[in-house]
Amino acid sequence: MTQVSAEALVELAKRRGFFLQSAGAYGGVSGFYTFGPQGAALKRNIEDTWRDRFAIQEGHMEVDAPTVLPEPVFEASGHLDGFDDMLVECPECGQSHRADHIVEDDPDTGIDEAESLAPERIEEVIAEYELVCPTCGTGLAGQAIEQFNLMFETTIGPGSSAPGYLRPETAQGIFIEFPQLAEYARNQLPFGVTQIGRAYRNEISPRKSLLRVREFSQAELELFVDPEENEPDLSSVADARARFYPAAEQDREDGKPIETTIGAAVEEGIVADPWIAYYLGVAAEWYQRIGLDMDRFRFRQHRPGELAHYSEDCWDAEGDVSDPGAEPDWIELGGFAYRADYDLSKHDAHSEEDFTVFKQYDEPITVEKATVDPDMSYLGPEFGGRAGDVADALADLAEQESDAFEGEEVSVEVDGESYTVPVEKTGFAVEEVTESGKHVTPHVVEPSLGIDRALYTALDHSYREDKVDGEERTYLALPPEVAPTTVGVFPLMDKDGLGERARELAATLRDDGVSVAYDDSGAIGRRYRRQDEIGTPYCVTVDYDTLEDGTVTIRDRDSTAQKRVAVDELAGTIETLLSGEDAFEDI
RNA sequence: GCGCCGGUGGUCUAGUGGUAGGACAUGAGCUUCCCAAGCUCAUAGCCCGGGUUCAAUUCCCGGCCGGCGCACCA
Repeated sequence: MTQVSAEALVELAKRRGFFLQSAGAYGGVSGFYTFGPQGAALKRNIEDTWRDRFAIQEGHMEVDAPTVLPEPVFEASGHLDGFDDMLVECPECGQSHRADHIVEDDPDTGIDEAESLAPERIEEVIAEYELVCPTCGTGLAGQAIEQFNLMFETTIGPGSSAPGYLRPETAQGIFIEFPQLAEYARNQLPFGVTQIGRAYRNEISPRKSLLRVREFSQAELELFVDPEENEPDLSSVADARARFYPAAEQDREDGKPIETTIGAAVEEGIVADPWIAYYLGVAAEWYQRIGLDMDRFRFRQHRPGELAHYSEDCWDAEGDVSDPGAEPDWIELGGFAYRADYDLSKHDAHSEEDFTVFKQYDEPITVEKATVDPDMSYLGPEFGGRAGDVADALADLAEQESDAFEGEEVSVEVDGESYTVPVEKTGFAVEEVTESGKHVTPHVVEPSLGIDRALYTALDHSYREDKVDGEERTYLALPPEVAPTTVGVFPLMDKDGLGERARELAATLRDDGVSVAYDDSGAIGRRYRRQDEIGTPYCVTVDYDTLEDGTVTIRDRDSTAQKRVAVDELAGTIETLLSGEDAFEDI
């Protein structure tokens, strides 16, 4: 198995049109990449296979939300606070540190949630407790806190009254439309919503070409489940094999990944949540399908410290993209999180919509329910403008603590003020009501995959070097399904009518929906090599025999072997090769 | 954002205080009956700005971009 250095891969990517740094004519811009012709085609094919597997095969809905959303969305999602890094620079050694972490790490401050504090407050705390630089011990009092928000900010419409942000993940676009999406799903759980789209993070320091960028594509599935009832059918992925690297193994000195099947991983408790396990299985098969080497792939469980506070269990898909001879370099390709009701509850609380679904009971049930029907002709004159709020408070109190209505009077608090109302004026009553169901906030299972990183890793893992007749050759062993071009069509020479015949053939194949590269330049070997280097799996050559008997040669990229096939059968042959029905040796 | 190193055609690279040479690739032509062959010709480059200088791609400063390390990666 050939390994390729990042340098060589990036060089090939630029030279052959997979990806290049954007805006080179203007000095380049860090963290932005343009996909060239091959890269755009490869990316589209990868996205198509993702769509096929995660949306179509699962029967889920695909949506397409805006990349710009208004500020309140990110207040609710927590990105506005969570993305605001407060950095403080040491005047002595020049090291930057997270100011909120320094505050949290000092037990004397008694603060363990500094992230939500204002920067001015952090500066005060640093001065007050004489906090020092963790690196060199110099006092940090008086140093300015620099704020850095990882979200790109913009304004919506003229003026600055409506701030908006480029989404840092595609998921929020799905969550905020949940009420309507649930309607489209006829309020039946479970249902899944997918989205493939761009997301933006204003990274401090983009690195490693495509692997850490400021604009990238994500493919996300949000599966909304009823936590009490829904369970996945694991049978379809039970045999999928992968390497699992549980948190416990990572903490051990000699810990290592465990290679097993999804079915066994669930049985042995390696993966606790069956939904997560299901999508690990689906994803493992998908990564293999787009060309990843499963020997350089693993699922790694988040260690307790890495877990987001809402997540009970989270696994990452990781790929090794190390240089030849180097230690493995694992990069995160995707995350699989059980997000519980975190997102929907947040939006339910912050917005005016209902982010629940109504779940009907098998049988209606009868419950005792305390209600109020306040006498507003009393409350109005008595409390003036607060009467409405008092009535609401009474209703809440009745629901939560009906005992409070047992005396002559009942008191409620509104904005810190206490209001006392005679019980007889509250219309308090306990009645039997029939409930046919209840509102539940669905839980979210979220497989979230980075398309750019998947593409990069697929290129990295499919890079090959070998020798053909003593000549060195570079090729990409991309799966035919995702290769940017499926077939190269060449005339052996562009004369004696071979060119016309080949062009006809190219047009026919294109008409059949095959992605074709036509090439009649220079020597035939050069044309083969060109296609090899962009991963074109098959090349078809029109030669003198074609004019005689209507057959062409078809050449296999990986083996460079050739076979003769009748022109009439070519489209069908290619189709069976693409579907995997036949191997090249079998045609 | 900090530190170190770097930036010459599409790619790889030589070189220089007097504006650049090669290889590969690309295009045209010749040749060629299946794997980067050969010949001829052609296209194409000193990251940007400022300074020093008669003159800067070269020296100095700043910026941009890249690599590595640190920090960051919700």
